[in-house]
Amino acid sequence: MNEYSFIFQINRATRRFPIRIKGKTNDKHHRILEAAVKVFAEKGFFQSTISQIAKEAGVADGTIYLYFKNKDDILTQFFSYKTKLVFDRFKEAVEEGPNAIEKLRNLIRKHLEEFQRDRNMAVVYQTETHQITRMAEYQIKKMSKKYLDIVSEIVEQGQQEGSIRRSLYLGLVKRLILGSVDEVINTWLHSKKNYDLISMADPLVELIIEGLGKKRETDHSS
Amino acid sequence: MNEYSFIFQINRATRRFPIRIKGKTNDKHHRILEAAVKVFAEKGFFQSTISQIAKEAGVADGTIYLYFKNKDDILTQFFSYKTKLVFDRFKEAVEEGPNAIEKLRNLIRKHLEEFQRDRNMAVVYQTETHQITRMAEYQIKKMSKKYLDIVSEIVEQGQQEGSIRRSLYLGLVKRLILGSVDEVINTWLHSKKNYDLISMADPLVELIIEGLGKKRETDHSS
Amino acid sequence: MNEYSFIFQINRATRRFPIRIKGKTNDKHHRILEAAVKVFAEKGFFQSTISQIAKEAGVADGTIYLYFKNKDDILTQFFSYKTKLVFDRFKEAVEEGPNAIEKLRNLIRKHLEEFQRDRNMAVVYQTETHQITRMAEYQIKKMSKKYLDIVSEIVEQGQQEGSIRRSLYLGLVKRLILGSVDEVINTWLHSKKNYDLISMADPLVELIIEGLGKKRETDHSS
Amino acid sequence: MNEYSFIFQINRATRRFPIRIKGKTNDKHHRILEAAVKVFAEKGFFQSTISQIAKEAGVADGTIYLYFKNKDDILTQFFSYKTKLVFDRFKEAVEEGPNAIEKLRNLIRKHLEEFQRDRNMAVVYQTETHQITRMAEYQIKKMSKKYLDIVSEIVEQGQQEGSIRRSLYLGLVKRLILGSVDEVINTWLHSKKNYDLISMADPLVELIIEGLGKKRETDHSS
DNA sequence: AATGAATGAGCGTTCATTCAT
DNA sequence: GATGAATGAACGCTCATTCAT
Repeated sequence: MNEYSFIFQINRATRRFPIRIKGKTNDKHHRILEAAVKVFAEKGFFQSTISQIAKEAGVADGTIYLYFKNKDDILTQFFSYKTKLVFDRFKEAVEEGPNAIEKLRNLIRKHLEEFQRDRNMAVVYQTETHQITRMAEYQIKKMSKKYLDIVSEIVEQGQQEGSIRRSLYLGLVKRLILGSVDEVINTWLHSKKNYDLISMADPLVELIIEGLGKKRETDHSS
Repeated sequence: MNEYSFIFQINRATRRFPIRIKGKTNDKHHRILEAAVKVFAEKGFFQSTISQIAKEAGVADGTIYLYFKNKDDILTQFFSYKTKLVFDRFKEAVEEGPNAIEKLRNLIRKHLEEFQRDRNMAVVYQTETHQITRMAEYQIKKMSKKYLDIVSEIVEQGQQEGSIRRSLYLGLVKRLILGSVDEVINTWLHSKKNYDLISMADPLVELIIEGLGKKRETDHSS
Repeated sequence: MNEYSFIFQINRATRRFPIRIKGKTNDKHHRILEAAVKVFAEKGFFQSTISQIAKEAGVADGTIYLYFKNKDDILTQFFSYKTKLVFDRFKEAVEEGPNAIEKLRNLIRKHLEEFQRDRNMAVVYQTETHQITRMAEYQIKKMSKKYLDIVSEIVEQGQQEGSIRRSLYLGLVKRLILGSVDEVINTWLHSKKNYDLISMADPLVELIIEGLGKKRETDHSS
Repeated sequence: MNEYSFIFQINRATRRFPIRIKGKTNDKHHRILEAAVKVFAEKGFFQSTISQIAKEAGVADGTIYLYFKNKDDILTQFFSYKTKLVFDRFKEAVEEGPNAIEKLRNLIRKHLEEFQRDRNMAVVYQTETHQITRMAEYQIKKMSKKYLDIVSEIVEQGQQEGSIRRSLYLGLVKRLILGSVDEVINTWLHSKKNYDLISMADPLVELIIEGLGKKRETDHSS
C-alpha cells in the first residue's frame, strides 16, 4: 500500500487524474514530489522551475501537470502528504511515553530525528511555515495546529500527573515548545550540520521543564 | 534628522546618488523603502513587482533604481537599516534593566513592542530570516547573530548574579529564547491580531525562567 | 537535406534543443535565422528587437530562445553558418581556376555573386565586419582571416607561375583585394541596385592586376 | 576662430541654441563632441549612453541637450564637423602634389596620417560609414562622395598627364582606392597598432599604380 | 546657462502552462 | 499516459529625454 495514495482524494474532483493506486504509474507521482522538495530546498519555491523539477524527477515537463494542478499544488500536496506521514510517527512516539515528560521528550526527539533524516523536508518546512503571506494555504496552517494539539494533550496530562505546573497559559507553552524546537532545527540547518541534532532533545526538554532559573530555596521556608 | 540617512553610506560609492541628506529629495529613499516593505509584507518578496512598489511609493519605476541597485538591494538595505535601528533600541532597553531577569524581560518586551508597532517589518523579518536558501544574504544572517549575542550577555550576567543556573548549554538557551519569542510573534501575525502582543512578555519570561515543571520538594532533601 | 543542420552541433551541448534534423521542426531554426538577418539588414542589430524577429519568423518571442542563447547568439550562429557555407563555395570556385589569375577572378566573381544573391547577408556582413568594437566576437574575426588566407594562396601561386610580381608585400596585397571588393559591394548596397554586381568582377580583376598606371616604356631600357 | 562654429548653421533653426561663437561656452560643445567620439569608439554608438558621454565631458547629462538635439545629432554633428576639417586637409595635401601620382600619394598619406593621429575618429568613421542602415544619415553619405570626387579629379589629371591609363572605369578606380585604404586602416585598427600606418602609403600607392601583375615584356614586341 | 533627479516607454529574457503527437 | 516544443504574459532593468531649480 502506497503512502501517497491519500493525496488523490484532494484533487480527484478538479482534474483528469491518473488513478491506479497500486500501479507503477504512482511511482512517478512520488518521484516528482521528492524531486520537487529537493529542488525547493536548494533554491526556494519561487526560484525553482518546473523544468528543474522535471529533470530531477526524470520526467518531461508536461508530465508534472498530469499529477499536479500547477506549481503551487506540488507544495500543497507535499505538505498534506508529509504532514500526515510525520504526524503519524509523532503520535506513535508520543504514545510510547509512560508519562507526560517522557511523551514530550519522545515528541521532540522524533521531531528532530525526522527533520534530521530528511533535510530537504526540513528546509521546506522551515521556510514555508514562516511564509506569512502564503500561509493562507490551508494545509500548512492545519499542520501547525495539529502539532500544537499534540503538545496541548501532553501538557494537560502532565498537569494531571503533577509534573507540570497548573498555572500556565497553555497557548504560550505551546509556542515556547514549538518555537524552541523550530529554532534548534533552524540553527542546525544554517550550520555545517556536523553535529547530531537528536542529541539536542534531552537538554532541550530539561530546559523547557526546569527553566533557566535557579530553584529558589526560599520557596520552601515560605 | 532622518533615520534613513546612514544608509547612504552603503551605496554612495557604487552609484550616482541623490544625496542631500536633509532635503526633501531624501524622503524618496525613505518612501520607497517603506512602500517596498509594505508590498513585501503583503505579497512576499518574489511576488512583489517593482511596479507595485513604485506605485505604492508614488514614484516611477525607474526612480527606484536611483536609490537601489536592484530588487534584492531593497531588501538588503531594509535589513541593514532596520537592524541597526531596532538593535539600538533593544540595547537601550536592556541597559535599563537592573538585573539579568529584568534585562531579559525588557528585551523581550521591546522586541514584541517593536514588532507589534511595525507589522510590515515583522512579517518581512519572520519570512526572510527563515528563508534558508536566501540566508546567504549577509545582512540577515548577521542580524540573528547580534540578537543572540545580547541574549548571551544577559544569561551570563544572570549566572553571576545567581538568578540563572550555571549548568546550562548556552547555545540552547539562546535558541529557546529567540525561538519562543519568534513563535509568539508568528502566531500573532497569523491571528486576527486583536490582542496585545506586549502583554505576552511577562508570562513568557516567567515561563522561560521557571520552566514548565513543578518545583520538586525532593530537591531539598538532596 | 537542410543546410542549417550543422549548426546544431554548436549548441547541442549547451541547451535543451529541438533536434530532429530532417523533420519539420528544424525549419523553425532556419526560419528564425533568415528572419533575423532580414530584420538586422533593415534596422541594424541594435535597433532590431526580438519581437520583430519573432514576428517576421512567425513564431512567439519565447520560441527564439529555444534555438538561440540570446540575441547575440543569433548573429553569431548566422556568421558561423554563413561563413562555412560561403567559404565552401569560394574554395570550390577557386579550385576551378586553371591558374592564379583565373582563380582570383573566380573568387571575386563568386564573392560578388553570393553577396548579390543574398542581399540581407551582404548588408549584415558589411556592417558587422566593420564594427570594430564588437569585432572581439570570435566568429567574425575568424571569417576575415579565412578570406585572406585564400587570397594569400592565390597570390603565392601566381608568383610561382610568373604572373604576379614577387616583390610584393603580401599583407598589403590582401588588403587591396579584400578592400576593393568590399567597397564595390558597399557601393552597390548603397545604390539603387539596378546594375549587375557580377559584371564588376572582370574589370576589377583587370584593375588589380594591371594597376592604374601606364606600362612604362622606360621599363624596357632599364 | 573656432573650428566648430560652422556646425551652428545646421541646427540653429531647429533649437534653442547657445550661440556666442567666440565665448568660453563653445568649449563645452567641443568637449562634448570629443568625449562622445571617444565613448563611441570604445563601445559603439548604441552601447554608449548619454551619461557616459556627459561624464567623459565633465558636464551634466542635461547639458548635452543644450548643444545637441538628441543622441543621433551628436554623431551627425561629429561627422559634418570632422568631414569638413579633414577634407580641407586632404585637399591641401593634394594641391601640394606636382602631378597626379604624387597627389594620390599625398592624399593617401594624409588620409592614413589623420586616421592614425585620431584613432577615435578612425574607429567611428570605419564603423559608421559601413552601417548601411544608418547611412541614410545625409552627412555621412555626402562625405564618401566628397572623397571620391577628389580621387576622380586626380585620376583624370593623371590620364591627361599620361601617367594613368585612359581605358579605366572611373567608378571602379575610386572604389579600388577608397576600399584598399579603408581596409589598410581597418586592419590597423584591429591590430595591436604597433606599426606605423603612414609607412603603408608608399607601398600601397605603388601597388595601386603598378598592379599585381608582372610587366609583360611581350607588350613591347607587339 | 547648467544641473541632475525623475520619468516611463521599451526591451531582452524567463517560465508556467498547454496541446498536438 | 507521456512528451517537450511552443507560447506569450509578465517582469526587472536601462536610458534617452525632460524640466524644475
